[in-house]
Amino acid sequence: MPITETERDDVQTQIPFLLSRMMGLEDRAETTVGRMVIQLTRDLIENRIAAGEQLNSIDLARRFGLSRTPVREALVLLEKEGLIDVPPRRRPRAAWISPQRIAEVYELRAELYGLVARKAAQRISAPDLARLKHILSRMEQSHLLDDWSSYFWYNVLYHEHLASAVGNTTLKRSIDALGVMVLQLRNRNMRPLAHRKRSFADHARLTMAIEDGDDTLAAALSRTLVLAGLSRLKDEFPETGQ
Amino acid sequence: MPITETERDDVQTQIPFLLSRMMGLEDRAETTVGRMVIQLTRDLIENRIAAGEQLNSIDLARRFGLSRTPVREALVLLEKEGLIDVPPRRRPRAAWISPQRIAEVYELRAELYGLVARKAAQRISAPDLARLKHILSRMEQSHLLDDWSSYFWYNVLYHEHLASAVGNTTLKRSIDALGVMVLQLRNRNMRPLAHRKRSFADHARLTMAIEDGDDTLAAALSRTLVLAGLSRLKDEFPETGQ
DNA sequence: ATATTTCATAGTGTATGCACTTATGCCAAA
DNA sequence: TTTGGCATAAGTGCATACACTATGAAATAT
Repeated sequence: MPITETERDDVQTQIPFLLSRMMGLEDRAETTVGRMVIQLTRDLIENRIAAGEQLNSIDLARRFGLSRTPVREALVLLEKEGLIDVPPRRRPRAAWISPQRIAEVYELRAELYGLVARKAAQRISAPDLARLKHILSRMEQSHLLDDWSSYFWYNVLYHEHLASAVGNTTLKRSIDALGVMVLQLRNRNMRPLAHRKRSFADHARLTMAIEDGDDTLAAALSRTLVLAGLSRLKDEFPETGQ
Repeated sequence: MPITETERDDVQTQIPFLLSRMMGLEDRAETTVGRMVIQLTRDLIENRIAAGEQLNSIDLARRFGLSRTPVREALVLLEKEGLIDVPPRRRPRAAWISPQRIAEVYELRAELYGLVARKAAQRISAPDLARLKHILSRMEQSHLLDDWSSYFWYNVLYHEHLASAVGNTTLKRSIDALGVMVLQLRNRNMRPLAHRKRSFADHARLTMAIEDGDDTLAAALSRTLVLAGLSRLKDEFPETGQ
């Protein structure tokens, strides 16, 4: 059954909240600085600001209609998230992540996703599982419509929700921090149809494993899911370290 | 053999560098803001600023002989490290960590320390191992002298070095971020002689396991080490987690 | 041509000021 | 003696200003 326009746009409206949660900006979400951080994060993830590109506080202040003071605050926050580099006395640059570092992030994500999936399979609540299945169905719809952007964001939402569902704030924040650092790559990675196909199959099976309480399988699928992403990156950019 | 005054003070001089590395401030280490962050971090860890205490930017600016602008930047950095809370429009407060959260942090640290120890046992270099043993010997000296403060800092240094030695920056940054959040508790925890005694025995055995390349034992000891810390906290503050 | 120095321009780091919000202490009322 | 309300003090968030540093292009030397 085809989805309506409002449903298609649903995930778009959720993005700022999703990113706020992932970046620990819940409190600041309504502040000027918080909104600026979210907007710049989206620009970086969706590659409107390319890796390595210069970013100075004066232009940003003009762009957001603010002074440099709050802009600098936003830049500090973005640097702490690993999205930009701010060398002292030099102009900020959109971060460039080395292949080596990409591999490290993905491998640690695989480990932590494994932990989350294990715990989720052991003790997810019925409403959380229902919500997870709902997000999965949206992933399927986006996949069938070849809407890779929606698919990507629903995918991010799926994992963010799964991590919330296990009720361990610390584990969630650690995973989210790693996830945000490579969101731009995860985005690129969802474009080819074949990747989405496999991704969806894995998520569908993972959801079942969680529902069945099969923690070992859930953990293994989660790890595989992440490592598959890494190996696709390696195919696309062979220089991505071992 | 007794250690000299300079040797005793050695770890004290290293603290700012150690904290810089753990907080990802290497670049900013020489900046005004960086120094302020390190100083405030020490005040928080060593409990000169108590959990929940108010911290306003005007007093801090006076104290450091600066204006509020760089002070606010330092406060943003400290908030991102989880050391203070800065609610919008409200005064910053030294963070209070719930027992639940303490348990989460320790459990995740146990997991990640396990990973580090496993990798270290598999591929630590000879110079790194030598340095580790050196730090261990300093821990022993401090222990024998009943110098709990030095013992504590050498202990932190031991783990920081071990994490460096495996050559995974991402894993190290994740562990360090968690470690800094609970440094104040780790500090308290090293005061009772009995705790130091057990801690030293565990570290001595861990070092041997790493030297022997026994990755399974090294991982198990590392996890136990952290979880023992948690269980001591639970004894002292019975309200700490389930 | 290529490398080196010079210098104007652009950008950073910090201080200061001000409008607005939150905290505090006092007084009145129960 | 406590409670509620209000005036005042204290603090935050942002804008602006300015000294200092990096950057890049022209001018000079190789």
